[in-house]
Amino acid sequence: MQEQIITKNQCKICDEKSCAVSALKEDELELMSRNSSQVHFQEEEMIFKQNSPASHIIFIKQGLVKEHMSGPNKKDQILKIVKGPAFLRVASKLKYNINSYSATTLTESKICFIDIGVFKDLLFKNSSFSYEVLISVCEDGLYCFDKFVNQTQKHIHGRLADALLFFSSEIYNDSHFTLPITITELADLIGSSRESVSRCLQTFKKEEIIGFNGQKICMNILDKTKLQIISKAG
DNA sequence: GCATTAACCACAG
DNA sequence: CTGTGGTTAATGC
Repeated sequence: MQEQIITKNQCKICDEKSCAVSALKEDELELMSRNSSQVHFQEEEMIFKQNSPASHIIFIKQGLVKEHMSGPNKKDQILKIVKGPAFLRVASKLKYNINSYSATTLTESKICFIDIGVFKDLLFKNSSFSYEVLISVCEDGLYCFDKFVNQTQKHIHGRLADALLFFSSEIYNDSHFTLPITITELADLIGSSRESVSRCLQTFKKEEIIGFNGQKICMNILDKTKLQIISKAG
């Protein structure tokens, strides 16, 4: 039984502010502080669950989170891996009151729960804030389009290369990193089967494009250029 | 037709 | 959970 520590928020002095929150004025920050709270999550804890009522806007202060959804055949699909600082569920929450997907932490994380009423108030009151939120929602949308097209048109090699490059450049900024997910999850992320991913990783290894070992896979991208070529070629 | 790609299954570690 | 081998269905040349 692990205890979650809820801390009263001090948005004003928070150093993990999103661009949007930076646009808030002093009194608005104060308002957000009073109506949000920060929760410490361990790794592999669910933040919210698909089909359950959504209560708050989520802000990932720090940590890695996967957004995932199970389809009609009950297979889990990873929609996106998000690194804090980032807002979650804005699109879903403003429109519906039910979570259309789930979110689970991949690492220990600091998560803020922001009251939806207050969030909406701020959207109306402060246009710079709204604009920044809009930007992040747009980016999200574009990312989806991008992923949709890549997913549809590329072969496994390309999709896997995409994912590896994503972790390397978007998440870790390093060619050497430990994969935060299992092979099975990696398959769920790129819309493939674990067997295919496993085989494909072996191929990359044989061609000395990547190196890896261990249960929690330590990845080392040896030939980034080649990986980019594979990614492009699909 | 034949080759390739990749999913599904089964089984082992 | 992961790796492997066999099977199979779809698609391409």
